[in-house]
Amino acid sequence: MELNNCIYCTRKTACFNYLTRDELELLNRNRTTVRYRKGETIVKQGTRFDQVISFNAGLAKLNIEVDNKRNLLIGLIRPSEILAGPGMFADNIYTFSVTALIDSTICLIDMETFKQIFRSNEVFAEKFLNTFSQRYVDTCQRFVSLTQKQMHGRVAEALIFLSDKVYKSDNFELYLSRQELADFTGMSKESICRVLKEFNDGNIVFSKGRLISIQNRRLLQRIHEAG
Amino acid sequence: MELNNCIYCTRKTACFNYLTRDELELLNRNRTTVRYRKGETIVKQGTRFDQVISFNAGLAKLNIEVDNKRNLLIGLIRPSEILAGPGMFADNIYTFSVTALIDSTICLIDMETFKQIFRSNEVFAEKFLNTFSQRYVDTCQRFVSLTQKQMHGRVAEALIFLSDKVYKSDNFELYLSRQELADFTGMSKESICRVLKEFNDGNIVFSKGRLISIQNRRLLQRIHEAG
DNA sequence: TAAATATGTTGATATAAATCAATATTTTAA
DNA sequence: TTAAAATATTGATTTATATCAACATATTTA
Repeated sequence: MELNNCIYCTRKTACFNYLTRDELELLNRNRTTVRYRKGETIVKQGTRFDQVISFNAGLAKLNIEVDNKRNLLIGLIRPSEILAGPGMFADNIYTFSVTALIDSTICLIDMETFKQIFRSNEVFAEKFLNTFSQRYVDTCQRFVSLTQKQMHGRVAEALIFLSDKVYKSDNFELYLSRQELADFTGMSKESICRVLKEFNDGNIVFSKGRLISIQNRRLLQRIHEAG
Repeated sequence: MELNNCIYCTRKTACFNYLTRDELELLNRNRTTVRYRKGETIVKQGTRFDQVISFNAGLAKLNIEVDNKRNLLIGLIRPSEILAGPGMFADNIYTFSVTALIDSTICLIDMETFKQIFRSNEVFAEKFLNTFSQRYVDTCQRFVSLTQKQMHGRVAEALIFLSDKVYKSDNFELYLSRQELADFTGMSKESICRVLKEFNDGNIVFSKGRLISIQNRRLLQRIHEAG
């Protein structure tokens, strides 16, 4: 029910709360809901985007495919977030692919409708730009981290990020494989294993398979800051 | 003369060409021109920005200071470019410092005036967002490069970027020190020297001090693509 | 102009992290 | 339920790149 109409939907991205009823109706008429299975590709890097994605349920990764071997996981997208690709206002080409990490549901909003509302509703535009801008800031932060810190600091940062921003708990089931965690931290999967083992041995973070439990957050934070 | 009034200024950023005469006059009343000497700090990382910077003459670097040792040069800013910081629409805090590499002149535009024009002139807003968005795309490109490629590929990419986008020539005098080139490519200054020497020995790029001359662009391009 | 300071170069050495290889575990398919 | 495939772990080895050190060349400053 709640997913069937934008007006009543409780999962819509925050900026949509600033729309008028008419605008919400316009939005509702020009969107479709799509479900994806775990592992499915939602967006393929290099394609044009003529639709804006509003994420309803599940979890997906944003990753840049470099070549057959290399991959950079630049971020994750969670429910109630809107997908604001870097090239949104430039070339309109996706710089990354989006892949469902678990079964996910999204709404596809027609680009023309989105831009129409963006132009007419100043507050909405501002709130949307806010999200867009914040994602840019986050990207820069990760850029610094991956280029300036070494493995332990990067893994610590990734775990804190996942705990705070994605799973909102100190104990969580990771939906990323070791390879994906490697792509996220810019290292090899073997190195990820080794660092996790060290964190385990030092009673900093317990991990068993994909179950993660942060034991000593203060120390983890220190490792993150020291780099 | 041309610098004294936005209406007649030929150095203003492209998006300002879409303003009405009234808007240009408003802009002109709410801006100041400032000159910086080589090495001077134009913006300090961590400060709020209540003014938008339009770059008139010279060259400056955008760099993130990580700690006393480490620095990441995330980009350069050239005449007729506007400084669109990542946090522009978010926290309004500069994520990087801006430092003049040579004597430079900028215009500081009052933020309220800028936002007023941004809200009222749709075409201007679109053109500005275009620039902002493009910078985000470029940042992502550099992110991939610095995390996924190794030294030779990164140096090749940097030289091609500088040649194509900054100096617009195959022969140019670099305004960056070896240390700055290192900050730009995410490596040590010694490694920069070594790679440049190899490019020299291989007749790919001649370099003598800060004079750079690209000899074999095709090969340089291949090194850049191979990573 | 000389002295002082900063910047650049090159070789030797150290180190972080990748790759390779072998084995273990978990998940999926038959 | 077992076989097959994918994923994870751990140790040994290699490699890319940083650091250290010594010296060379510029650029400021006195």
